[in-house]
Amino acid sequence: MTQEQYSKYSFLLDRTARKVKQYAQQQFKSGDFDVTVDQWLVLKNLSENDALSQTELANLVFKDHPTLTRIIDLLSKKGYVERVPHPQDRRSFQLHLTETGVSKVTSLRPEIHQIREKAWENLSPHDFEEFKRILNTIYQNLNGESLGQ
Amino acid sequence: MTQEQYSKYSFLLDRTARKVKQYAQQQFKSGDFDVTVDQWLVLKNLSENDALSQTELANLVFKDHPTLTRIIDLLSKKGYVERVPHPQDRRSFQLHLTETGVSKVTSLRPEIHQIREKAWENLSPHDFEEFKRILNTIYQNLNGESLGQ
DNA sequence: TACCAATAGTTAGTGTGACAAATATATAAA
DNA sequence: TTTATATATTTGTCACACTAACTATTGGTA
Repeated sequence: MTQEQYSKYSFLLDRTARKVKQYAQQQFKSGDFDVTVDQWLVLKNLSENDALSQTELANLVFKDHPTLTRIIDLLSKKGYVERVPHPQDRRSFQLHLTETGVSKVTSLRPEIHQIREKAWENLSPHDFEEFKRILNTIYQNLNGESLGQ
Repeated sequence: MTQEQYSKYSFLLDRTARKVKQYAQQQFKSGDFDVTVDQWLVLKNLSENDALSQTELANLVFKDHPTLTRIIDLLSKKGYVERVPHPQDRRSFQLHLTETGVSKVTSLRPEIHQIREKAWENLSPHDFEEFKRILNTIYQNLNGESLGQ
C-alpha cells in the first residue's frame, strides 16, 4: 500500500467521529436532554460506579483531568453530581449522583441507545466486531507506554 | 445484538480519533513542525488546489466556516497562506500558499506520512479497506440531507 | 522531625468544533 | 430601480482537548 493511501484514514476517522458526536448532540438538544454528549458519558459511568474519585473517573472515560474538572463543575451546577470530600484523603473527592442525577440517567438511557443505533443501519454485527477490533488496535499502536484496555 | 453492546462504538470511536490526533500532534511538536494537525490538513489541501475560496475549502476539509476562518487567520499570521480578494466577487477571497507555505508542505509531507503509518501496525490492507467502508457508511447514515462523499 | 517526591485537583492559555447572529455583497424578482 | 433573498465571511459564546504551571496534601525516608 502506498503512503498516499494511508493518510486518508485519519481524515475519515476524525470526520466520522465529529459527525457521530454532532448527530447525537442535535438529538440531545431537540429532546431537551439538558446535557452534552460528554456530560452524558460521565453521568452514565457515575451511575454504574459510585464514589469514584475524579482521577478514577478520568481513567474510566479517557478524559484528562482539566476536562473532567470542568465537566464535573457543569454537572454539579446543574444539580446532577456532588463532590463529597474523601474521608481519609483531603486532596480528593468522592463523586456521587444526586437523586436528580439518578433519575436523569434512568430517563435518558433508553432514548440514547436509540440515537446510537442509527449509525449502524446497513452494517452487520460482524462489521461491528471488526470495527471495534480495528479501533482498539489503532489505539494500542499509538498508546506508547500502557497497553490500553 | 442488544442495545447495550451498541453504545460502545461511539466511545471507542471518539477515544481513538482523539488518540490519533494527539499522537500526531505530539510528533508535530517534537519535530517543530510549527503547525497543528488541523492546520496541516488545510495547508495540504491548499497545496493541491490553488485559489480556492474559503467556502470551497471548508467543504473540502469538512470544517465549518467559522472554524476555517480562524485556521486561515492563524496560517496567514504564520505567513503560510494569503487571502487574495476575488477579482469579481468582493465578498470572497482566493486562498494561496505563500512561498514559505509551499516549502513547508514539501518538507513536512513525507514526515507526516510516516507518522500516519504508525497506526496501521498489526493491521492488514483488507482491514484498511473495511475500516474506510464502515466509517463512510456511518457518516452517511447520520448525514441527513446530502449524501456525503 | 524535616525533607522530598508523588498524587489529587484546579487554573490558565491556545486551538478546535458547533451553533447563532451580524455584516457585506451579489443576484433575482417585482 | 427597489426590494427580497441568497451567499461569503466574520464575530461571539459555550464546550472540550491538551499542555503547563500551580496549590494542597500525602507518604516515604533520612
